[in-house]
Amino acid sequence: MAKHQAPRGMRDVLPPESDWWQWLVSRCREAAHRFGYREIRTPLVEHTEVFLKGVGEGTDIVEHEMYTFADRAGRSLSLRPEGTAGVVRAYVEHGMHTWPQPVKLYYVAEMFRYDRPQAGRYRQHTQFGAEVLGAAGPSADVDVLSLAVRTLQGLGLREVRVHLNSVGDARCRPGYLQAFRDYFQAYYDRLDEDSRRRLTTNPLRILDSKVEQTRQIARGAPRTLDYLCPDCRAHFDRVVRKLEVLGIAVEVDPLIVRGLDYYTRTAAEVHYPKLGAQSTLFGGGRYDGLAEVLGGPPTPGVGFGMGLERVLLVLEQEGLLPEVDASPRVFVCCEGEAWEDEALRVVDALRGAGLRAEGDLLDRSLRAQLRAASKAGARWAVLVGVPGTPAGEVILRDLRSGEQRVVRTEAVVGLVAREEEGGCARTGAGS
RNA sequence: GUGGCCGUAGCUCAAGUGGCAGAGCACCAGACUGUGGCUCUGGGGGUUGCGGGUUCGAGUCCCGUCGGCCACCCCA
Repeated sequence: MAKHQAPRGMRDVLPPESDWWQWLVSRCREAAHRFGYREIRTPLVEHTEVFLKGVGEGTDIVEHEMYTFADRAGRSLSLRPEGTAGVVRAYVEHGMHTWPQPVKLYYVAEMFRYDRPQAGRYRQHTQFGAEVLGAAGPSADVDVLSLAVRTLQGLGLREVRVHLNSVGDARCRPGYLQAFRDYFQAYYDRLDEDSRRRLTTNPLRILDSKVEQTRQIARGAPRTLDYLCPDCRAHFDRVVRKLEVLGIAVEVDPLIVRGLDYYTRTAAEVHYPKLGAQSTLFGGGRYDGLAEVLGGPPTPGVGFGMGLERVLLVLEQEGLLPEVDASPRVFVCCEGEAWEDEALRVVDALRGAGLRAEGDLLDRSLRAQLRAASKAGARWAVLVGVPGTPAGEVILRDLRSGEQRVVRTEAVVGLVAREEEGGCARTGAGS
């Protein structure tokens, strides 16, 4: 076994998986641009304070899951466990409230959480996320959520169902929480240990419990939707209706809550059940109080974060990963040292003409070079310096048919280029 | 952080109740076609994740540790 391994919960991405990543990320970017979102790139680390305030001190993420360390000057920094806090910090820091509103931003970024790893849950993972800042109305919720949904659909995922709930706002949430606590307090002896703990730390998450007895109790629990103030109620109804206008399947789900403190009103998730316990593809919602918490002007915001490792797992399960052809089109073989420079010039000229071309780097025999060319999937081989070939000429061999002809060295690039163009036109390459 | 299952070559996996670490694929070289694919021959590769213990003898049994997986927890 290797002496050194990647840190726990972190992984190497090798070809061809790296090809799939490039493809996936570009699809996300294209979708975001289509929706009018522009990229924001924030630091991988923030002052720990940003997450303490922005994510919430009582949350599991900041209590147990952050990679926190002191830099050489003694400042406490943390690897970002999620994307929104940093984006909102940047919004405030750069006075983006003076930009034309709303500000629509997206990111594709690595997140770090010190969790116990399993399939679909990594200590380093990648999120595609988007935020709308400065728009309080339901249209903004629908804009970001539809970006997430249409991105997934664009990847070929059919049944995307948005689970939707509202957790209220500063006006109605306290009253709800009171009723919620009162309800579970009455069943205290029958609650499991985790749920008792949550009653004080993160009450709403009791709704997510997997313990059967607790689930039964939870079925009778007060629901946020019944406690919404009129404004929150109207907001929620309009989000649902607009998603339906778009033909996006919505399931009102009172059990969707967010573990993060800054969420208000809309809470949304999309799951892919086949992934098992780590089935959330994206989660998102509204966070109207966050900018103020981070010292900025009151600014409404709504966004989502999508786990790309999980999306890739789903695409793999569904057979939706693209075929990526990384093979060279032309392989230049060289017989003998005397011709190495000539072969090098031919490879370079082919590349200059925009063709994917390779040459031998291992001083192999002609046979071995041809073998390598064939194995690499090259369509053409150019043979330089084969005995019997007239000076100034090379052999152009079609590796598919086995046909070959002797051509002038200066002409070979043009010949291959023409063949490739014709081939592309015939097969209608690209999709 | 809790509980459970697992760890043998680069990959997929063999090696009855403890008894000489193997195969296929992959990789490299050679043979046969002037020069690839097909076929054949050979080769390189392992401290059985790591450390300790039991035993005449451990891939196999025990303990610890690291890593992966499943569930909890949490969440993307």
